[in-house]
Amino acid sequence: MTAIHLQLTEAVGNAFAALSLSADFGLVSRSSRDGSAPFQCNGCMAAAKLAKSNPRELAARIADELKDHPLIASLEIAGPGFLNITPAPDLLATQANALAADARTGASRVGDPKKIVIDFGGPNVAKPMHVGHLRSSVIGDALQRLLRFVGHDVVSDIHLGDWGLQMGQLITELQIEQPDLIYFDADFGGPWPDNAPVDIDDLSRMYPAASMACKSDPDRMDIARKATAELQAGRAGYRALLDHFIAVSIAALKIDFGNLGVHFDLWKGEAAVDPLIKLMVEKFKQDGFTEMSQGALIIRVAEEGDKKELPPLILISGAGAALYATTDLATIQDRVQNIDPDIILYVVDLGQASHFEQVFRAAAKTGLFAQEGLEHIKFGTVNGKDGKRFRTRSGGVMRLSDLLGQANEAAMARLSAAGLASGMDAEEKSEIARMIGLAAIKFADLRNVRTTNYVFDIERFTEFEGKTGPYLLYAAVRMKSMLRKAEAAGIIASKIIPEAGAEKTLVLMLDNFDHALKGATTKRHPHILCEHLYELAQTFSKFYASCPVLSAESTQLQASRLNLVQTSLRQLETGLELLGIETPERM
RNA sequence: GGUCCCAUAGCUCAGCUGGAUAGAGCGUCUGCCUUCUAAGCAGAAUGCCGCAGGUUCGAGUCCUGCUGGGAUCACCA
Repeated sequence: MTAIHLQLTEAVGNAFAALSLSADFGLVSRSSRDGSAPFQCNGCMAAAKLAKSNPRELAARIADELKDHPLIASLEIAGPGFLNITPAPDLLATQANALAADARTGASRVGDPKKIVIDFGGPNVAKPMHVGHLRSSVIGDALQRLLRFVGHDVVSDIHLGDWGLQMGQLITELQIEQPDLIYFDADFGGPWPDNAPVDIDDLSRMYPAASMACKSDPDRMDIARKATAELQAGRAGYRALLDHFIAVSIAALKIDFGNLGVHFDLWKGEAAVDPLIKLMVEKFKQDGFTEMSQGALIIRVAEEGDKKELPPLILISGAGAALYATTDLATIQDRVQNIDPDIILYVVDLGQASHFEQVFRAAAKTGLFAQEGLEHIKFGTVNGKDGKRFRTRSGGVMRLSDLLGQANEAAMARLSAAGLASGMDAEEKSEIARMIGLAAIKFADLRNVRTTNYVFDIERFTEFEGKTGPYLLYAAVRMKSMLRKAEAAGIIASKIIPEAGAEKTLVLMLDNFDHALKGATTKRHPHILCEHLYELAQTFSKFYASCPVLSAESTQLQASRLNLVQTSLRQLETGLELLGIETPERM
């Protein structure tokens, strides 16, 4: 099926073409004004400018072309040359029933599916998850769901941070705490113990300690650097320790991400591509892409015509270690070999824009991957209420589980205060509170344009009024409740006949789903879908308030409205699912 | 200092290829629960779209300069 605005675009485009003008001028969109016709076309002004003619005259000629068009009930010319278009009444009805009959409620699939790797989450081993990871996870998860839904072949990868200096820091921290462990015996060759010498609590305590110690003590930092280089050179005891660290971290992360409802196809990390690095670097050397500079092996990525001076990418540090950019390049190679994607998306904060610029250019220069296929899906920094960048303070670590717990509590309190979940047993109530809390957090995050900075404010996360996740859930739950009652009353949904204003508006809103999905997926901007779902819920609430369903005056009207409710619910639930938000049966 | 991003209602934010009277939510004010869940609905007030120029029939949107805030500028990730 094709959305009404696209059908109209074709019709108006043909009218332009009939006058030997580009059909592109025929673009029809939702009207920007209330009270006038629901659709408008602004192409006459642009076309007239190009043809050096009068826009109103052109508009009149277009209107003449479309005079008896079956899709168009009326067409008015306004202002300098706007076309205000009212679609034929039966078009609205036809569309309503097509949406109702479509399992995807109007959502189309892309014509050219791509294989897309999406790299997000990116938590570090031992380093606790903070709000930045939450943002990457929530946005990345929404994008993977969206891109899959419109037909792309998507592979998601958590891309664990498990290979850098932090590992050397951790290893040396453990050595200071427990110097007698067998892992530190350079002469011992294995086999290594099966059980990890540390648990997740040890790791989350040790990392900040090690990090601080290295910051204040250059000697301590040198030891950590050396350990990092040794680890990467293949020291068996260190590698065995690293494997323990990774396993312990992944076990904990799986619980965290499970609670968030975020899924990854791959749980690979930087360490996984270590075996590729040596050969890759060798090849880069042979092909003449590298050079030595100040003791480090680099790839120059600056290009002529650059406005900014882009520093070279450092492949191997002076201490002989692979760095962030090195593993990123090796990861691209790994993905090409194992997945062969068309596109790789990196959902990472915008502070790393120049890092990705370097990596993308190096990848293109060395022939690893075409630059057009590499996209940095950047998002704003997470700020505190003071507007400054949110940083984990030395003691106060922001744990994901704490955040979810707070949202959960707020949801529970709100349920009780509103008397909404009365009559439910404790188990159901807490399950509902969990869904509401998660919806609050995810929607609060996703509804912002991802590139702007984001104020982390727990109050705002758990606000349940207005443009929020819980409002959307509430709308969905009211629909579900109505459907249950209709079923009990034996009312069967049937042909939709949009009559009342609220009904027509609702149909038009439902018909806009596909447009929102296209915007959200092609721009990688989930907030466009958020906006649509909020408008849908709002439009439905107006319909709900003004159009009784179960007590409508005729069976025909009951059946028509019930069908509208069913279709609205299906679209709302589909959309929420694409955002990673679950809908309860009642609340 | 160089480069990039941001600046819209008291607060948090939308604003799609440049289009008509710049929109939501929160907060404030007024109504609406014996009727499908009031976390809702109906209505009201609220703006030198940071400042100054430019491009044009038309600029919140594009260009230049300025102010203010943020990010980043080779061996952390």
